[in-house]
Amino acid sequence: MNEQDFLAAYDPRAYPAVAVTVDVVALTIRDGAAHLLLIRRGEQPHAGLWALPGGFVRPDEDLVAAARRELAEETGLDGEPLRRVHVEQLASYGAPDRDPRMRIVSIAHLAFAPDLPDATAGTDADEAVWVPVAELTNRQLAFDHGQIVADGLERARAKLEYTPLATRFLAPEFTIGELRAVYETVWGHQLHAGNFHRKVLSVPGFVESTGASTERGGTRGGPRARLYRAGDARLLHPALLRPAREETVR
Amino acid sequence: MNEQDFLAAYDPRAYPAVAVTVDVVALTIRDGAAHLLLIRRGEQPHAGLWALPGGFVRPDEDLVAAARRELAEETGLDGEPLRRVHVEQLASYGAPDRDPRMRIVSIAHLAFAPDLPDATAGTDADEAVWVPVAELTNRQLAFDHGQIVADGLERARAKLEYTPLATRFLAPEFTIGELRAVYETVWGHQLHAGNFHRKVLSVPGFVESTGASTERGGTRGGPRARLYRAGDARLLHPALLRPAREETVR
DNA sequence: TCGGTCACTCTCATTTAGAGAACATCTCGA
DNA sequence: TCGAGATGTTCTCTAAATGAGAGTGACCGA
Repeated sequence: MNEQDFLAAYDPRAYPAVAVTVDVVALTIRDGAAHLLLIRRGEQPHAGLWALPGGFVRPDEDLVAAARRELAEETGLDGEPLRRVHVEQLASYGAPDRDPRMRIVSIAHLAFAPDLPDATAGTDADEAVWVPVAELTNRQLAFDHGQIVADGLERARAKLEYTPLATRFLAPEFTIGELRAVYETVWGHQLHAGNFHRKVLSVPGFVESTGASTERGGTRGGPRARLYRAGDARLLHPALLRPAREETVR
Repeated sequence: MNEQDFLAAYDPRAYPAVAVTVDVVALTIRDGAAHLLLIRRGEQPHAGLWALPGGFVRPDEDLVAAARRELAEETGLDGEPLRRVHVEQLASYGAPDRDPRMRIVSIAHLAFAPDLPDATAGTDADEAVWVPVAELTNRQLAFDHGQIVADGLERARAKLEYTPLATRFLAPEFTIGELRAVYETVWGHQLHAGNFHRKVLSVPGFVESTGASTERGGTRGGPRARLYRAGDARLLHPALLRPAREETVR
């Protein structure tokens, strides 16, 4: 322990300043494809690259509150629609050189939002755009945001297995088919409609019936579907497991 | 946005300083009971209370590296034994009032260690003690460390379901019975020995046989058991699921 | 030497998941 | 208006995984 470390043990101000930010991996599903909220950076470093929405945590603000505030500022969301967005902490990123300006530790958050109307111009939501996740492959993101997004997507896939959070991508009332589409989009492969139906209805507290049905059948035909809303379960038991993915296991 | 916020958007130093620390929830299993590494605080605030080992992140140090360093300092571990300890990020805690002195954001980490000899006196590992987790109920920990420990224990229980990390609580070679004891301790209930045995051997990459057996039977009788070491799987598939816990689901 | 413990294997019943199909209802275009 | 095709929902059959119980034999300590 050198002298600086020794002093710092008593007074962290003996170290160079550290800044704490939040970044948000906000996901939604639009036109059957996963979309991610991104901002085009206007300034150095990484000017012109896409980056996650985020910013400094304010002195009187909890971490999740900061993430919600950033999300609200960038999307123009507020009130009930904002309340319907699920936000949770994802992980923290603090490699010493992740930002060339200074030591910045970012507390990344993960958000699941229903398909929202685009932020109206004139609000703070200047540059935020919902970008299809599929377009991100090989596209460079600012800082370590590529890694953060990858971690967020993997977390999202896992969360759908054992939580009912898939419903957060949908309107308050939804059909089993719409719910299945969420799973297929996030997991990236087709599911057996009949088995999915059976499973969803068999997991206690996942969905509850509204008694109503859709006004019309699907755009390409088919009968009207029954409408459900999210149930009171916070965890799915037994979980909906993804098929084995041998490659990721080892 | 007030003027301070406005300035801070460009220069975080316009805000009061924020400090970043790491705290470590280090778990081990000793005498068939889960133990947690704690330190008795010598100074205010919370002098005399038990607290998690932790400290400030140094300028050139990654977050996990800081956690490993703190763990090493407090346990006196080093080299190969330290390398066998599993350390992963748990979550970040940043409520504005969690430390009365200043705004401190703590990146909590979770560590799984094999049963280690107690830190020898004379090292830096002054005050760190392995405390049985069972003794913690109702005992007050410093700051929000009670919540951090609770989150860490829940994460540990979940991790044993879908990762082979239970092996990190054991020596490099272990018997199925010892592995089962880890699960029983962390999950807090008995498992069916025969079914557990079948399951562990059927999950690809969980354990691999050494070909050897223990020198002697168990202390209370029974045959010599075959020895295994950890396999190459990073995820267990299919997972070892805990029995349903109805109460935690809703 | 004996009772008891434990590793390991096996059987059987139950539950859960995978696959395919039946059937009714609906949309859309011919 | 009619028919093709799509979809929601339910069912059947099979395979796989799990829970529970028991048997066998090695081993310890008394």
